[in-house]
This record gives sequence, structure tokens and C-alpha cells, in this order.
Amino acid sequence: MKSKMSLQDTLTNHIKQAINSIYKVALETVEFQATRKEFAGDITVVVFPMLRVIKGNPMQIGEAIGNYLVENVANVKAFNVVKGFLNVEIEDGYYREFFNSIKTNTTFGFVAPSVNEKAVMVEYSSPNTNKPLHLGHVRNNLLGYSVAEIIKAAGKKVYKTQIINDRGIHICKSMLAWQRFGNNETPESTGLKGDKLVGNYYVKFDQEYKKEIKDLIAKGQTEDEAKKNAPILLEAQEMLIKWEAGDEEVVALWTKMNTWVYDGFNITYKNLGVDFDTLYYESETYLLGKEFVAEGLKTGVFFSKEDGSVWCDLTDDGLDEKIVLRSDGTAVYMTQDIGTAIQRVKDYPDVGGMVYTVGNEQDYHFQVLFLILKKLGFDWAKNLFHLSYGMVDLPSGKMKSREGTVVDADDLIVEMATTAGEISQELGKLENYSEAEKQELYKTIGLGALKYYILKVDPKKRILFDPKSSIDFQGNTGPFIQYTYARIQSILRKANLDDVVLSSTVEVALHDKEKELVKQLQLFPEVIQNAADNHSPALIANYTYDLVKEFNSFYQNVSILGANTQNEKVFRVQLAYVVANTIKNAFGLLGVQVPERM
RNA sequence: GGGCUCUUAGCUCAGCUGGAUAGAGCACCUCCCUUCUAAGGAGGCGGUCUCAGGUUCGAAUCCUGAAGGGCUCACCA
Repeated sequence: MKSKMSLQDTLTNHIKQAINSIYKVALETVEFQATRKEFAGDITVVVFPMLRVIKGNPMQIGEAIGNYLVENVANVKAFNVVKGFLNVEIEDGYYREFFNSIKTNTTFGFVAPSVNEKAVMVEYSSPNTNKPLHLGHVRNNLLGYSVAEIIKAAGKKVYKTQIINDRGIHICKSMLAWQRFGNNETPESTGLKGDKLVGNYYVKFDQEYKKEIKDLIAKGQTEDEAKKNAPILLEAQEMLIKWEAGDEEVVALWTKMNTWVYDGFNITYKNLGVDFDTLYYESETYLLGKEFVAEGLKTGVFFSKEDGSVWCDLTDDGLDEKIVLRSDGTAVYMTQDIGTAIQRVKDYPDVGGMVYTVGNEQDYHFQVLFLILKKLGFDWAKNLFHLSYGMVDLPSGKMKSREGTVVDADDLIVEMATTAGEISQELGKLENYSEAEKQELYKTIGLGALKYYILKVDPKKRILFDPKSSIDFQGNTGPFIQYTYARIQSILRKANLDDVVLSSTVEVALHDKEKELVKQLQLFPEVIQNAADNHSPALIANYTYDLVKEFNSFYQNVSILGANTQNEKVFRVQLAYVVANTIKNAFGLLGVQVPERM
């Protein structure tokens, strides 16, 4: 494979030579930016930074470089200088050549996984098994899945994983409530999804717990006392102890109810379109990490206090002291996370870095975790990244499972599809579709709207989600982009597309809109790399939006099938094809599907 | 109180190596379907980029400080 020098690289080299021959000085770097639409030109050289090494007036320097480029560089057609900006016009031929080099490459922009590169493990979702997934999990899942796909597209092997929080007092609460009030209900007997059924008992527990607290307060206890002494809570704590001791009956119940939950989760994951390569269960990992704490004690990374608890002193790093082992020798959250990270690298030795998709309330935890792993001397510790994201809040405030003020993931998906269906029916473009096909399409559009809505914003920002008015289907939205894709497919069907048309090379003068589209396509590989480096699906979303806007403008201004010449028609069909393919691939990175019609 | 983080148009957001007159969508107002899907396009309205300093030829972008919102600072996970 021959690597072709990019336009920027070529220009950089020539500009350096120009500066060298005209001003007798060496230039370190050249700054470029896209030429603003109101000026003639395709790429702009920023002259200002050169003033550091060249004494002179930016206009004159720009003129001199411009002249040199026109004379010496094949594809440079003309130039103009505005203030300190040298706008360079490039020959159509350059863009045609680029376009022809990618037009049959269905994975343009993607880099095949390299054998030499270390793999990345991306953790996301990681729910508790006592309640169904809600909108917060949806954001987590979409982000994690998308970042995993993006890293893959950027040329690294990826393992998608999650750590399932399948043990602890919260699970026991659901179990206990079911035992007491459940009358042996099952998902089958009730027709409820397993996670919903279990979630109901978690709520039930809380109701009972509150009732008991009230009773105790009435009997004269303080609120704090009542909260500690409520019989149902004591019983749940007892249950946890039994579970840890391996009590057969408790473990059997635990297994049964968790299985219900997993069945439910799997349906939600499937509907959401996310998947995992490998799973970790907290019940299997919560004891891990202790040996490394012992190790760290020896090497002085940790120290123990008089009561036997073990700590890590991070005050030199501007943080606090952090406990890594309780005085009774049991593991804390941190211990477990240390152990799990190490375990993962043992299980998958090609892993050289990890991404943790976890809400920003755990920023501090991960800061500490990564630091400790570094101190323990793991070389992969420098490649750990906390993909932190803001909460999803409702107009009514925070979502709270126990109080039932959550936007349920399954309900949300259904609602989105319903809305998509309503809009679709109003527009009435689907005459030949069967009912099943329609439902499938509505789901694609509804999910597309939801996913795009969440992924297009910076993960760091918190989202205020108003179920009634949040998600549009017009403008900068998933459906808008899907619509453009469908419209292109319609053209391609009418064009009787075949391999000959696609692979044939035609020479046509480029329309402005065509050139802009080709330029936009050209950015895709860089956008993918950038998105991977920054763990940012939003970059992909915004790129796709820009591409689609550019295409729609082209579409309204230029007739594709009604082109004046056969050559123009062929080129435009090819262009539409490549744009559609790029939309599809880009949306694939976001986990959004594109419909053939809508 | 300490730490982290966010603040750009009425609303939701872009703006990621500091660069030209800060861009989109929604909403509101015009116009465009006898031509490839109008979930579209063309245009208008709308901004002291929270505030105050600083660095720079040049700051929404970098630095310092302030204000407001969020998160966090457990032998919980």
C-alpha cells in the first residue's frame, strides 16, 4: 500500500522550501484552516505565526508564498491574500483524484485493527441487579458502546465489558421483599420482564422500610435510630451475611432472581442495540485485590494503621488518604476495582488500556484508582480513562428508582417508536410497507432520534431531559440524517446502480456543492481518529450532521438524475453513493441504523 | 470549607492545535413541491461567548480571581 501525502503535507513542504529560498530561514510548522465560505479558495494558510521568524508584512509574505505555490505545486490553481490569510485555490483534479481513490472503499475512514497495537477494554453499563435500566443507563450504554465502536474504527482491538453489581445489600432488599410479599410471583406468572418484577420488590422494600421507620418514631425512637433499627432492614443485613456465608437457600433465591433480571436486561440491551464481549460479576471479583494490597504494603505503596486497616497516602498528589482494606480485613470498593483491573489484564493479556464509562459522581474514585494502579507499577495504568458523563435529570429533578421517578429505558424506547410512527403516518410515504416493516422502521427512527439526541452533546454536560419536548425529529436530529440517507437510497434505486457505474472514472468539472461535499468526505478519517483520541461520539455526530447538511444543499441545488450529461450524472450518483455509505458508517459508530426508506 | 466540573442567541447545543464578521437546530417571520422523498432547501430576526483582570499581533478558546449550577470529599458501592 502506498501512502499518499496529504494536501496539507505537500503544501507544508513547499511552503517551508519557499520560506527557505525567499527569506533564508527555516520554518517549524505551517498552520492551516479551511477557507471561509465568503472567500475564494479551498485551504487557507495562516501567515501570522510566521512573523515570529520572518520580519515583514503578512500581506507581502502571503503574496510571496502564494506565487511560489502557484508556480511550483501541481494542484495549486490560484491564491488571494486577505490580511494575514493566504487563501489557496486547488484544482478540481485533486479532488476528483481523491474521490476516485475512495469511492468503492466501503469502509473509507476506518483503520483495520493493527496486530501491534494493544487492545482496549471498554467498560460500560454495569448496572445493579435490583432494578430495571433507566435513562441514566441509556446514556451510559450509548456512550460506552459508541466509544468502543469508534476506538475499533480507529484501528484498535476492543473488548466491550461490564461489571455487574450482583451482590450487596440492595440485592438483598429486593430478595427479602419478594420473599415476604411476592407470593411466588415469577416473570412467567405475571408476564412482567424479570428486571421489572425484581425492581417492583425493591420499591416494595422501601415502602415497608419507610412504614417501619414511621412506626418506630411513633414509639419514641429518633429518626436515626429508627432508620437503623427497622426490622426489615436488619433482616436484609442478615440476609447479606448469609449470602456471604454461602447459605444455600439464600444463594438459590439470589441466583433465581438474578437470572430473571439478566433475562430482562438482555431484552433491553437487544432493543438498545448494544452488546458485550465479556462479562464480570461483582460476586466473583469482590474478593479480588487483597493480594495486591498485601503486595503494595510490602513495597510501601500502602501503609497500615493501628487498627489494621490499610491506606494509601495520596496527599503528595493533592488528594487525601484513601482506605484500601478495612480493619477487619475485608475489601472495599477500591480494593475490588484494583483487583478487577488487574484480573482483566490477566484474562486478556493483549489489553493495554481501559475505558470506564461511569457517571461523573465517581470522578474522584477513578482519579484515585488510576493513581494507585500507577503506584503499584502497572505499565498499562497510564492508559486508563474514565469516560465521565453528566447526570440525566428530569424537569421534576433527579431520577430516583425507589421513588419511581425514573424514565424507564424500555418504556422510553417504545415511546420513541410510537412518536416516530405518528409522524410517519402523518407524512404517509410508506404505502407498500407491511405492518411489521413499519414497526421495524418506527423503531429505527425512534431509536435514532434518542441516540443522536444523547450522543451529540458533550458527555461532560448534564442533560435535562423533558420527556414531552426533548426529542425532535427535525433539524439537527437523528431522523433528519436518516431521512437524507433514505432519500439517497431512493435515488440509487432509480439510477439502476451497478458496479460499472460505481467503478467508472469520469472527468467532470466540479460544481461548488460537489467540491464542498468531497472536502467534507475527506475529513472523515481524521474525525474518526479525533473522536477515538477524545472518546467523543459527539464529534462523529456533528461531522455527520455537517456532511448531511452539505448534501442536502447539493441535492436542492443540483439535479442528480437529471444532470445535463451522462458523465455528470454518473459522477453525482457516485457522490451520492459515497455520501450515503459514509452516513451509514458514521451512524454505525453511534449505534444508529439507517433505513432504506422513510 | 477543600477538590473536580459546567456557564455561548428566548430554548437545546457546535465551536478540541488561540486566527478572518462567534455557528447550527428549535421557536418566530418570508419564500421554494408540474423536476431525484418538503422529516428538505433559501433567507430574515436573535449574542456585552456569566463577570473582572492577565498573557498575545490576535482570546469563546490559555492563565488568575469572582458569581451561579452540578458532583464529590464513608472502614457504602
